[in-house]
Amino acid sequence: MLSFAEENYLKTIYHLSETYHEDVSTNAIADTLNTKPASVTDMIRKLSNKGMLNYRKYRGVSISDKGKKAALNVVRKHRLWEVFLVDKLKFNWDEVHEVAEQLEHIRSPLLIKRLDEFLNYPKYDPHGDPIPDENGEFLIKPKIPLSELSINATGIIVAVNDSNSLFLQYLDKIGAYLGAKIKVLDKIEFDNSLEIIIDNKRTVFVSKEVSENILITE
Amino acid sequence: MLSFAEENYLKTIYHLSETYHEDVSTNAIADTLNTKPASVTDMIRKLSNKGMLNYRKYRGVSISDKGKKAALNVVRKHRLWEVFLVDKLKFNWDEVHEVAEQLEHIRSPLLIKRLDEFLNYPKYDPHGDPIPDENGEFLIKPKIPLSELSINATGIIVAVNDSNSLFLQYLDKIGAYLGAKIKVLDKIEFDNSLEIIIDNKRTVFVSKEVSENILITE
DNA sequence: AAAAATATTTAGATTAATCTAAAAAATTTG
DNA sequence: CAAATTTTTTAGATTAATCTAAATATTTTT
Repeated sequence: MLSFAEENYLKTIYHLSETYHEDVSTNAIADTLNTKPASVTDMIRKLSNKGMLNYRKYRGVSISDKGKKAALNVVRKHRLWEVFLVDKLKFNWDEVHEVAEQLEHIRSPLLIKRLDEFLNYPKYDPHGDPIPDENGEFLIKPKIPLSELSINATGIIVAVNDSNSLFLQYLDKIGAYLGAKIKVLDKIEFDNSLEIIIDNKRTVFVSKEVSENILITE
Repeated sequence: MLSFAEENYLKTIYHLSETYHEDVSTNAIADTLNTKPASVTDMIRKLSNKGMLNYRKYRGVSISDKGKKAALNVVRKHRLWEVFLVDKLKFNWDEVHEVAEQLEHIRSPLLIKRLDEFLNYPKYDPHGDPIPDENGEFLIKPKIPLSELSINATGIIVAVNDSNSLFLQYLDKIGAYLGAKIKVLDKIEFDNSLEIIIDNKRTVFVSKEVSENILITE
């Protein structure tokens, strides 16, 4: 059985592997987890001895099948709890992470089975990220810039490329937020701006710069 | 901020204080928590230094106002989660304890506020035990033997006095279980047995011995 | 009330997870 | 390609929570 710390290391190493497609460095792990490289080396050794990681001194680590399975189970729990917090407890998207970081370590297969059922077997979390099943299987939903949607297509805002506060303030002003439903009404050939309707309520025009920085799924 | 271990000690000391109305002994705490007395002494010293306990060496501990408040907050979280598990996730009463022991340590005031709301502000957990409010206030619902209910009165089974397996098997046989709704249809003066209806479905006669061992509330 | 039994504390270790500082290996640079 | 820089590991501590064994205090028993 894995400790909370071990689960956090595995999850981080899994995410870093998926992001960079190469062996993960000690420093990268330390940076992500806000620990010191020396602590990471210790933990890497421990997890390697448990068969969770493949480790070559000074060369970085990759995650083993066993480790991947364990990491995906934590990811599954994290994302199911996020769905619970947003759908049932009316949390905003930016409030769920810290709590889900705690809830993901609760140990009870029955709890997760029942939670999954209660939430009606969601396949994606509120950020549009896929929820692995009990076997660690999942389907990635591609995130594309709003600018690539065709006329009459719809999608959900799941992320932004540029998160500087001026941009976020602008989004707020036009009534756009993570989770908002967008439909493209028209494409203006002249300047590549879009006419969109947000949540079937508000119609606005957004520039090419804006639509390229809004990521949507579906 | 309190660690999981500290929260567990406080909760245990609180429960022991409430049960025996006297200073709590090192051994009693060790027995309840399945630790050694030496470990308890260490933790008592730590919690006393934090102002959570009043401690006189070799004499036992009592809980301070500050400690009581912290303990009741853990109890509140534990019981709210139990309601969630039973009402929403369809756990049986005997399956919830272990999971609630984990969930009670999740730190997020917002989560508990929203959970309380989601569960519609329950005042009692599935065992009939009261749920303290944010200030640690609660009302105890008296548990009385079924034998003391008057004709036409109803109640919920919340506990049994005698939990030997023959008795529990008998309860199972007649369709009685923790949480079952009971209505007294008649009292038989001859032998003090009761005619009761369980969950508005099944009518049975139970002897005085049985009705004195079933505890109900409401 | 002394002896015996029980309860509690102290002393000294252990384990998990972390840290700092120093040493060693790998990589980058001139 | 050797020197400088960066990364990683090792060595040695620290803290929280636990333990065993021994010492000490309290309570019970005769």
